Amino acid sequence: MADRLDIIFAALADPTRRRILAMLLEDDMAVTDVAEPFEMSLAAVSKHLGLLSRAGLISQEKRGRVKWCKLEPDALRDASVWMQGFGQFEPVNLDAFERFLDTELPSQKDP
Amino acid sequence: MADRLDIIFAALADPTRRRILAMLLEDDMAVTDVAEPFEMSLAAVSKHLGLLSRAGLISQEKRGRVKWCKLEPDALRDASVWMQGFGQFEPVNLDAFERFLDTELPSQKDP
DNA sequence: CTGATCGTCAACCAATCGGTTGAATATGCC
DNA sequence: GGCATATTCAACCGATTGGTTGACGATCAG
Repeated sequence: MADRLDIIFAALADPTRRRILAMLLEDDMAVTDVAEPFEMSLAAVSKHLGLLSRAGLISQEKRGRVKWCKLEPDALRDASVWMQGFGQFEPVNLDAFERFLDTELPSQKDP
Repeated sequence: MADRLDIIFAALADPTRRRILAMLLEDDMAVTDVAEPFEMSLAAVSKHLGLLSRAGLISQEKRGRVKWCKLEPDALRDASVWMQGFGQFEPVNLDAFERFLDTELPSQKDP
């Protein structure tokens, strides 16, 4: 039986999924719109979203025929607490986070 | 080409490896001693340590015939920064971390 | 009703993972 | 030298992962 942390960290261990989370940080999105910038099938992105949902990192709500995806940042709290215990990192540094998004987001190459 | 965060989060997604990190939080250890509490072969633990080392989460230094494993908490900084950006979690909470260790460490059943 | 759009499901595939065992390589001890 | 200790390597195994494709069920528009 996989621990909750297992599932959360495994969900974060994929660049596609981290990129999806970063996208959802800006706004809720429909599945199709989430999938649009990725060079993979809709089904593949749908699987990623399912995994993120099972990890509790996002929630999905179907309205009409479109399914909206919403970031659930609280799910990261457990994992964050676990990690911070090791480093006693300085308090939240949003600038560093912005730099990370900059380096992570363009990871999808144009062909 | 796996991103650095890929490797770090993947390394954290396994309870054995998280438990190893928690053990090393207390002190540096030899490979054999790390392996002792686990119900798996030494080779398996050695593989886990290799993975943690490749992720930069630990360093290994051979002195004589014993290889010492040392926690490298700085490697968690990148991942922690990434995560904190999502939740704006409150500053480091060591008490919560201690509770986590309590719930995680006894996850290995006695036979 | 018809047709297009939204999303998932099912089956498949290659690659990776977590584990095993047995042999191999250092190194230390006497 | 010779044996024990510490650790890794190599080959193997079953399960999981990340992706594909094609069919399918809902829902909306005309």
